[in-house]
Amino acid sequence: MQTIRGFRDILPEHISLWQKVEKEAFALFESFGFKEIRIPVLEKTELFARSIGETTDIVEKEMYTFPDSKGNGLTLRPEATASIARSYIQHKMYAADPVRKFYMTGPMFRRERPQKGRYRQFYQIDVEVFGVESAYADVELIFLLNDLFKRLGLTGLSAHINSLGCPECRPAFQKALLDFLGERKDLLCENCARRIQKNPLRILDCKTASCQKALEGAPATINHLCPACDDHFTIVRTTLEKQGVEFIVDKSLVRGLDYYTRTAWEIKTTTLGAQSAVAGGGRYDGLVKELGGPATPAIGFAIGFDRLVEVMEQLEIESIKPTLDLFIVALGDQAMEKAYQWSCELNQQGVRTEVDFRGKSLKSLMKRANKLNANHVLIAGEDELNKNQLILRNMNTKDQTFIAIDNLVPELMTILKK
RNA sequence: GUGGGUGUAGCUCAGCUGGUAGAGCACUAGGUUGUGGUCCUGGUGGUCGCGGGUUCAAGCCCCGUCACUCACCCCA
Repeated sequence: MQTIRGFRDILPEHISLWQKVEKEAFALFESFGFKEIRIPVLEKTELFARSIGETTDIVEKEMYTFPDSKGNGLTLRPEATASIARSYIQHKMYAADPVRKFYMTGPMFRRERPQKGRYRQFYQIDVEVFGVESAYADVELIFLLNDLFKRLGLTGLSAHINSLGCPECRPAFQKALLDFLGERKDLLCENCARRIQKNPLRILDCKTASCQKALEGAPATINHLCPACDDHFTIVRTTLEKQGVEFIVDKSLVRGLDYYTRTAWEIKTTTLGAQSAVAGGGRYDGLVKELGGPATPAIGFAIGFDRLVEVMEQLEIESIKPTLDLFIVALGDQAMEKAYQWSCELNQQGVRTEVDFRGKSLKSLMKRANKLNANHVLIAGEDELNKNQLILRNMNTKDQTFIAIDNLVPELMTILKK
């Protein structure tokens, strides 16, 4: 038996970086006033089809979609934003307070061909803000993300930002783009020839050489923004500059989901081969209304948790190694019973303690204590029990002292707790 | 979805033109009849991814399949 393709186990020896990221991220989000939200893994297919866009790759061919026993179309979530927007609307959160700031983490599912940094079940850390149109909300999120990566010690990252405009300015831009591409149609790749009908913006994102060539001198969204979008993007850029957050304005950054408006950005890494995006976000001012809620501006980002951890592993960013305060070596049945009780008592007091119940030799138990990274070992053998004096060995200094059994736990507490 | 590479012990890998499997690490026991991280000695452990075929004989050749991996695509 084995996991199905693109799915994997994350084993205990690899989990500490995940925990480090969660701890650091959640503390930062909380301090900026974000609240955790937990949402289902399974939703009606319709939710994603409507929000992400019928013609996107995700919806067209990557979703795990199946009917349940009553024939309802269900889908394992390929991303979180749609569900969070659904939740915002369903619970009428806008009524009590339209401004809501969320964070969450959890698995997402997309049926793509797996490779490094790309799994069919993968994890995202999501942050979303509803109800704020101001460009400072955009900057705050970019800053937050940047700061988190800095705290985690990441290097080799670059932030790419762009503005996609809004329903006001987009039609004019699309026309300009189509006019420009008119004479160059034959240069486009097969994919882009199709996109020109469905979603011409996406052509900007194409990496094939011929399309790149066709796009030389092509109009950029940022040169066709309406005054409101232009002001918005200007505030984003100038504020980031003032804060010293480095970024690149990337005219070809389009992003694959239909709901994005105005600011879009991606954080790219150089250490992960082709899977270069470790985080991506954008504004989606039309989504809440599209899903049946009141017109509500919103913006958010998602971090690729798996990719983030892989980058950290490549950069050899260490997390704290787990250590053990005390390992009790118990030789013989009598000692074992006592050791078990002491261990429970010490753990209740917050002293990390382990006992090995297999009845091994002293030597092998010392080896185990070493492997478990124990700072101290308490040796309880027949001699010690008879004399009512146990040996406490400091594994770092090799110093050994005797401790009376009568007052064992309190005595150990004072020595080990400091 | 398309194309390339890989798949031998828990891990990293060796295995000559086909002749019925090997190392290092890890694990384990002992050297020290009660003291770890170094050292020495022994031991456990392999359906050679899986299924089929060719052959007297297949880890090695052929076909299929599964998984991993890299690129395209797309994205986190």
